[in-house]
Amino acid sequence: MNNPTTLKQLAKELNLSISTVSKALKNSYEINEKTIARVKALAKKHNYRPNRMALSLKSSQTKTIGVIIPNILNYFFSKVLLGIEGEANKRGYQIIICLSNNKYEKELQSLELLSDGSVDGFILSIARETQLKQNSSHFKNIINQGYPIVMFDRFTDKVDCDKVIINDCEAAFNATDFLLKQGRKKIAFISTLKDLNIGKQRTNGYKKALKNQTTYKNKDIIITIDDKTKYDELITALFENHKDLDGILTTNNVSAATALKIAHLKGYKIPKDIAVIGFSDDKISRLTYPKLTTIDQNALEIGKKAAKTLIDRLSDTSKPEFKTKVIKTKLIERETT
Amino acid sequence: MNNPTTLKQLAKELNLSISTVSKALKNSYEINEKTIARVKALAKKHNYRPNRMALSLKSSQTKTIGVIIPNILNYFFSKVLLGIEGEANKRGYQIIICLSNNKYEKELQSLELLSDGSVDGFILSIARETQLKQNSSHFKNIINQGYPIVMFDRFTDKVDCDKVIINDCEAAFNATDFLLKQGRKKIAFISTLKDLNIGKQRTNGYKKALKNQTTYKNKDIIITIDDKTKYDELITALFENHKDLDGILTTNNVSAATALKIAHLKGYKIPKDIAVIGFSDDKISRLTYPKLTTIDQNALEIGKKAAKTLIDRLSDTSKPEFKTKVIKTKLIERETT
DNA sequence: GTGAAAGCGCTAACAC
DNA sequence: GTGTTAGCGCTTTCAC
Repeated sequence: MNNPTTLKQLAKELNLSISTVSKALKNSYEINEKTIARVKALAKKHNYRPNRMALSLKSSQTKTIGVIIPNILNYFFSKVLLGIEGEANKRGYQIIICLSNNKYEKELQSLELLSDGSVDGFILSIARETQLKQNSSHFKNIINQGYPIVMFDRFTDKVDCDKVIINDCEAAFNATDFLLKQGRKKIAFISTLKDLNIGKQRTNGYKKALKNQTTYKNKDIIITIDDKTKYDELITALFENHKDLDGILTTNNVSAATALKIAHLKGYKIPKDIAVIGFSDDKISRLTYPKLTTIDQNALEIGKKAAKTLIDRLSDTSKPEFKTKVIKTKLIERETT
Repeated sequence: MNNPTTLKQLAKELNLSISTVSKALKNSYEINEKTIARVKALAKKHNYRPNRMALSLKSSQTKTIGVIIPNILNYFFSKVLLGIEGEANKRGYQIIICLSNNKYEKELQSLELLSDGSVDGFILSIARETQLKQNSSHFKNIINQGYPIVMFDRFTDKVDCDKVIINDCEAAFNATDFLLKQGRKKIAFISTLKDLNIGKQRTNGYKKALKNQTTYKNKDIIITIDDKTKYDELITALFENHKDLDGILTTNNVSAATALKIAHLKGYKIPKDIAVIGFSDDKISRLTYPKLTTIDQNALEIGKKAAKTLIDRLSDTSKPEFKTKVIKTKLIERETT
């Protein structure tokens, strides 16, 4: 149970001054080759590592990114995290995670917790509750304190910062359009993200695609699900109310899989009688029968880009303009279309 | 873009010394009430927060836990993380995440990265590759450097540290026994964790339950799957080779769901003709048709307990004996049994 | 070629 | 009741 080795200890053991040891470890031209060798040998022997806190204090940069995500049990966010972690590590940054659990209070706390010099900046996706309440002053405060923020996926226009998003409207438009081009005549939209901007965008995309197709006869059919325990019930009702449904687009794969299940129960052939498209390229899409066609948000890329954007901003003192980067989505055709 | 306020600035503005300000903020009895009030007012106005790095340097504790997990896209690990985060936050700790991605190299790097004074201790689950290679010296090194480790789920007996685990053998035993008590006559075991200790334990549990039931006629039927792309193929083969299969226990829900799918295709009625039990209480179990019976590892509890154990150890200077805490698992009966 | 000293922001023992 | 000082571990300027 050793305490970590310090420069002081090395210096003492070598009969050198602390500063000489410090310089030697950095191959300073000022220091004698032999001394450098001696110092390095001992440092290695003692497994010397410069103390991160001392370094941070001195340099006033922590090389750490605060990441605040709404829900760690969501595959999309986990995958973004994977992207962030990879890119951050590559560039010498660590990540501290806080979970807002979709609560405003927790988001605020996390922000405050980490803005005590723990991190150099933030990557975050806004909590559901925060979006509902339309709060954004806590983000502005943090930015004013000198912490840059990069928002991904769930963002707000009220805050001036870098953003990494997908074009949710376009993604939903394209998916709907895909169904229309297949000749589907009655397409429903299942929304589980009513409160969120991205939910609204996706709804818009769906509507736009229907309007855009002049030969499409039916009206919008949109159901929204808030309560996780009601998937079966509400989707069953959808099928009962619209016997001639032949296409469904959803905002997540749980509802898509549920729709699939209910379609089976009701004897539909898939994709002949009805087509289903989910959202997010997660494990579920490969498990359903038939395998679910989904919109891939490219979560990994979102994560990487977010990390890259933040680190670039932290490194670039010239403070460039804030940018919004739109990551390309992709319709992955499997077997339900 | 303000730099964060420091004691120095407050002191200057108030015409007081730094230490007076510091004491005032701590309600020191030494300091005049009025001074305290003045100091606090200004601190509040400037949104003063003590710098975390300075505090850490001074106190040589970071109030931060390093968490290293093998795979963030795995629901079980995400849920453990949720448990850790909750408990850690409650006790005033932050968590830094590193992902080993099941690689030894990355695990080693993460450990080294964080053992520079970034964290006070570690919570981790061993990477698959590390378990294969049976490496453990890197863990011992870290512990020798004074960083306590709490291992969860995938642990090794070679390292003396606190552990939070489930009884994988017992869990598999109970699940198999449950199938036997239902009168199932030919039960297969699908293992996706061959390399891991926990995989072996579960296999043992399955075998033990069969042996234990003296009336059981058939031999073990165990298939192992390493390659994610081969689920369909290998499980189909299982069904072909054993037409009279009437029970399946798996080590994850992807294979259970796949088994379900194939059973359907082959015209089995579930659970009448065949019963299936998965492992892990994730989203998949609720999505299959019929809903999948699974073993719940109680991931949240594992996470909480791991955090609690580590923080207790960090707080308790008397260095109590290392403990292994076994978290109870639970068979969640849904519709496939 | 090496070392002393200041300072990053903070705390706490010790003056006054 | 307030201030001075030393020190946490490190870097860096400046002196020798």
